[in-house]
Amino acid sequence: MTGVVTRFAPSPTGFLHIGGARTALFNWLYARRHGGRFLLRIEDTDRARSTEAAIGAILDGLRWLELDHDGEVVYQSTRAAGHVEAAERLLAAGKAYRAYDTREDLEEMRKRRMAEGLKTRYDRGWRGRDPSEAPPDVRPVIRFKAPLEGESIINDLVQGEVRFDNDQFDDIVLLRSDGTPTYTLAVVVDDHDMGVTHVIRGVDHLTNAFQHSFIFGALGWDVPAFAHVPLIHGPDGARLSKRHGALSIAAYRDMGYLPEAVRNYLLRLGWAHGDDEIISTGQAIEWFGLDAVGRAPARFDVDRLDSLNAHYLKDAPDDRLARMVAERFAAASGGQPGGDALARLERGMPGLKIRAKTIVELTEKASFYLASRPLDLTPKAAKLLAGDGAPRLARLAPELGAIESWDAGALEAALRGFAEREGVTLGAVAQPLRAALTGSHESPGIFEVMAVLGRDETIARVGDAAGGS
RNA sequence: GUCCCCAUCGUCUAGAGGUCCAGGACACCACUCUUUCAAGGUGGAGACACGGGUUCGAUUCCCGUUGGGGACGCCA
Repeated sequence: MTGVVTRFAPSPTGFLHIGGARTALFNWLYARRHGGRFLLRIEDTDRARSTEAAIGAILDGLRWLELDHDGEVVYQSTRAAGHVEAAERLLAAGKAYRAYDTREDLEEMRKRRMAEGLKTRYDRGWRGRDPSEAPPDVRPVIRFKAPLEGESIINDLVQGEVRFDNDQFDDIVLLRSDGTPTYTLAVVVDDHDMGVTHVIRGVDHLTNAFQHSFIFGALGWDVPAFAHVPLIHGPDGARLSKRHGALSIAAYRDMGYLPEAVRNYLLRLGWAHGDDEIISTGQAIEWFGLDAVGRAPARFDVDRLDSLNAHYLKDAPDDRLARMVAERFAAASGGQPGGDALARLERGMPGLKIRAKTIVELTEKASFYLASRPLDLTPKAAKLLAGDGAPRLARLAPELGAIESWDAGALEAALRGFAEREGVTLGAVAQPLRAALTGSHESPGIFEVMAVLGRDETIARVGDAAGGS
């Protein structure tokens, strides 16, 4: 397939959340898969609810996820002239009409017809009435003449064949009484003008797709292919929304997730490729297809994201991780870690990163490498130094200065020898030492810690702990 | 209320009539490795919502029930 054009078209009424991110990802993947273009359009036709901050958050979120769009960002609000022109064309062709109902009339109609169980809400009163009957004090809207009978079919790339009886489509508003276009009109005109071939979005737009295709047809335009993907639900099965558990994509970044992990997680939510779980973005581009997208809504599962993130953390280069940790550490402590600290972090990263699920956790676990002496001890660490611990470290201290090469292998040999002479297990030496060096009872391998810390710092920290007894 | 969609382990899913007493992953539980905590390795428990059909044979096809979800704006 050539010439594929997809688009992500969020409305800037809030942050970019996980559901929107997945829609963006699917559109992006589909375009990349087919060597096509992925466009970004901001649907800000609701001037009252759109905000600059939301636009910024959406752009930032996409950038963080590394979902790059082709071409300039299109702002729907700048295209009103074309929308109005399309409405007028429909009016002139007799495919739309002016309706002079008041909001009160409509509200009453809605209630009455809802109560009667009728399908459409608007009674189409003005579809046949002569404009000369128009009340002088009501500014009209322009409504589209939806088909009255028969049925319509959409062959959705995800949902399959979907049929609707035409008698349930309202004559929707194209132009508001203030002359501004509605979403339905704007989407059709913009998708056409932008050459969009595949519309991939949430199922909540499924019924809109019918209205859209009527308008495409009335305007004499080709209808794009539709793919309506299921929504993401919260762990409780309820729809994820801004007021119900949905977090902005920035929140996931702040919680310490890697963009590649989030992408992999989102990809597997509703889409599968056999038993494959760890799927790189490159591989995803090769494999992604709409036919493998499921139709049932999926629940958001943090454990799974954590697990994927842990995997990508293990895969990530140490210098990248060290920079991320240093940044967070600096932000938390207000200071700026020096070059030495960054180098130490990087050397310690192999042992650190296999123990963390998120960058936040990684930062916590790395903190002992950056902490200044004397270290604060956790209660469990203090307990390790009580009793035999400290005196033993005092006996160990002089031997540390005599070790010839300060590397993990030599250190292990030295410590095992020391433990033997002390007549205790290695653990009886290693645990107090761990407490002295890390302030904690758990850490990366102790020989690695010593090697990363270096001889001087190690001896100093041991001295702090041994001297305290 | 009306219309539309969906339904496999707790969760994400594989499965396109016999290959399934249903596979993988996360989570969970053991064991193992071990200087701690992890990671790794091995093993375990755990699902085809229910009822009818169709068929020699249904997780897979059809219908219904139940249960979820979505849509019914001069919002997008």
